[in-house]
Amino acid sequence: MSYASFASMPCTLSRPAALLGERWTLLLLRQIFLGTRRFEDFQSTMEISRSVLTDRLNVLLQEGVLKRVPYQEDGRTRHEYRLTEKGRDLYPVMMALRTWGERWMAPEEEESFHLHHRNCGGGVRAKVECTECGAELTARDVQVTPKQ
Amino acid sequence: MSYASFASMPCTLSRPAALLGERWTLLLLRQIFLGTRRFEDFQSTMEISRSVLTDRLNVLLQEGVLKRVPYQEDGRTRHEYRLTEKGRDLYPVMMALRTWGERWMAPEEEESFHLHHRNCGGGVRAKVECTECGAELTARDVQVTPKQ
DNA sequence: TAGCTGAGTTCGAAAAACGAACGCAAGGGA
DNA sequence: TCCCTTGCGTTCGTTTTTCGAACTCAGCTA
Repeated sequence: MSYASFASMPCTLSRPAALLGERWTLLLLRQIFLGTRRFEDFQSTMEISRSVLTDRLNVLLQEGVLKRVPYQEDGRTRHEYRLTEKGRDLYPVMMALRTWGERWMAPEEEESFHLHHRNCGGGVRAKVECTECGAELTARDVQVTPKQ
Repeated sequence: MSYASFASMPCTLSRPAALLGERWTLLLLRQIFLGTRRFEDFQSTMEISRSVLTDRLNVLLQEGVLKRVPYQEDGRTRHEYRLTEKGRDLYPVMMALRTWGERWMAPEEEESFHLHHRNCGGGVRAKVECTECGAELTARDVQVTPKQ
């Protein structure tokens, strides 16, 4: 009656936070952005229990973050889980996590993968900006006004 | 033996994802960015059980995301939970969640609060950009290279 | 016909979350 | 002094989730 209520609250931050804040969901999305698409591959690379994996995939399907896409293998029809446009649009969330991780959780230069802009080879960074003047913003530059 | 292993993996995305992906943690951070600072206020506004709240606050303290700051009230010394610099630097993660929520989870123009740039009054938006050429990037513009 | 494989489902045990009651220190008031 | 209140947790028995090993099932393959 309580965690679930955030998922239906009229707040554009609490709803995503409740959805992605379930255990395994962010890690599952990481795996998806890294290219994993099949049930068996999620299960073996993440060591998540099969029943929880089923549940999380279903929630993401229901929310429209993922879609099941049929494909052929060995002459058989199988399905894989792929990001929808809504799902792909979570990219800034993942990159914001990574940008933070690089700054604050990387004792050495450890990384398990590199990211770079296909066009120019540059690095990748998440940031917050003003839609009017384009300035980069931190929490302190932003005024919060409760509605009403 | 398995969820916890992501928290110590040498990957700058999986570590933050495991930390913030525990139930309640993202919602707790939302509340903090909205200005809540005291145990009692978290508990009453979020309807989280006191024991879980204690645990999540302690994890965030241990990780250095929050700090306990003494203050005076009614002549008594109390403590409140405040963001450290590391914690404040999670702002882009929260804003990325909100930017996504506004696009994909707002059936009407519902919002429980407004955000705007103190200087110019403009809106707030999270984005991903190239550190070299400054272009805004989507998942498709980025090449992933497993290290080694 | 039997076997294999990917993708789940089932189910008993373990871990996490819940929530109501309890503890405790530091005032304040009578 | 004694009792009450407040803020901040801790305890503990119950309910929910998660775990993980075994089971199912459909569609090939030998």
